[in-house]
Amino acid sequence: MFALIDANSFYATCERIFRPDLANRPVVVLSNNDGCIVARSKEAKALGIDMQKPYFQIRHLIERSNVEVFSSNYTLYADMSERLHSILRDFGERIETYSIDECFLFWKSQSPEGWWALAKRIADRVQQWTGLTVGVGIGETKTLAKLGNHLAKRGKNANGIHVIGSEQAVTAALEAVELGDIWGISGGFTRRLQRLGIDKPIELRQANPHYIRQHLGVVGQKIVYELRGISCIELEEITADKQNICCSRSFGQVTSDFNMIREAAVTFASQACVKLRRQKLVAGRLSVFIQTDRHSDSEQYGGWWASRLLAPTDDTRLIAEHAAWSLRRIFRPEFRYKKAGVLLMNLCRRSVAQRTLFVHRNPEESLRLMTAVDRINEEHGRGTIRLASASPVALNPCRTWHLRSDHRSPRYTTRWEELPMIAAR
DNA sequence: TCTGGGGTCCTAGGACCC
DNA sequence: TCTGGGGTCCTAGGACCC
Repeated sequence: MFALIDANSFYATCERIFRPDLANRPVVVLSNNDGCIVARSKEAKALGIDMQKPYFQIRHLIERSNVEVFSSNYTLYADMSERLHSILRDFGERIETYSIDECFLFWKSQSPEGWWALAKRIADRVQQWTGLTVGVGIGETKTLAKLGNHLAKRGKNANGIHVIGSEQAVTAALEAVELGDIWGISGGFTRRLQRLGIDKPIELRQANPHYIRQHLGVVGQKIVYELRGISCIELEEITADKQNICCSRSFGQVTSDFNMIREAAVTFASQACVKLRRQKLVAGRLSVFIQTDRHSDSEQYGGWWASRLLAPTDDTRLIAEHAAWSLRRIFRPEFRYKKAGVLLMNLCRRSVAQRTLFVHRNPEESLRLMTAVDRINEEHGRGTIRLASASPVALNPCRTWHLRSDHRSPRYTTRWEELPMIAAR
């Protein structure tokens, strides 16, 4: 049996746990750059605030309804996520960390106390130990567990737990949802299925898997089997090494200034390298991209340059230099840019990376230097030591490209100086 | 004025190999 | 004159996920 457990309004709840004064008040969390709504408390949903809505478009509604707004605080969410996952590890025989707020658990045999009772025990413990509320869906395949979770939160009489434990329960569950509610089916697949005359989830389960494969590929075929209770999507207990690492941002305002964009590219490359080293990987290939404002009426341009690095590396200096060089290939001064990014590809473990005869740089020395830089930045804050060509964020008064983050809460659980204070009377 | 960021998997086609 | 069969690697694009 599989369970899919995820936190309700995860980011919004994380914020509220440390602000009990906001209980029962509408809370929203914004994406990077304070762009879109990415999380809403129950009360905010009830006000009709949609997911993914640009913040500026619903600002009037937010102000009128006294909604509390937060910028993303990923440091806090990552730490709360670790607490959630560590609790869940006590319950499953096998466990897969699926996303920042979701886990699959797996049991080979029946639960002695019954699935519903077990689910309740999990939800209660998470609530008591972290303050997070979770939804628990249980079923014979990952897709059915996901479906159960959907019903646990959004079904009729939803109470946070939904067990799909029998043939009849599968049928009832499928009858209660739409095609698009099924894991792996989004707009494109829904339209293709409808063209085949399949409008309802129950019809999809009954469809011929080979026929579905012809039209939706092997991905679609697996969904059919999964809905029939035949498990095709394996539990992934070991988190695989990343294949790509990307760092990209939209700018606070558009710019045509090459030096400014190069600063951004070098900074993104540096940040991507920090992620790379944290995972003990090296990159063999690098892409840089720049983009004009997609929402503007002016002429659009998107530049993209991908090339091999001379040898796989995690050295910020080499990668940043290569990024700046790549940027020069695609930069065109007549456009005003809104976004840039750096993508590291062909990643492999540092320990098994192929070396080269032709680059005369001592990798051990490079590693020592980078490790020292990373440690200093960890202790004293990001950017304490950086390349001279990277952006001196503190000295960037025009805020052309660095992140907007006007409503960020304290990093309550990871910084001594930001610990929550309780005033004594 | 303001519209996010970071991933994975699959497929098809081209270039090449023996 | 005839022109198979079995592969790999790479890239781009499309679909999906959170």
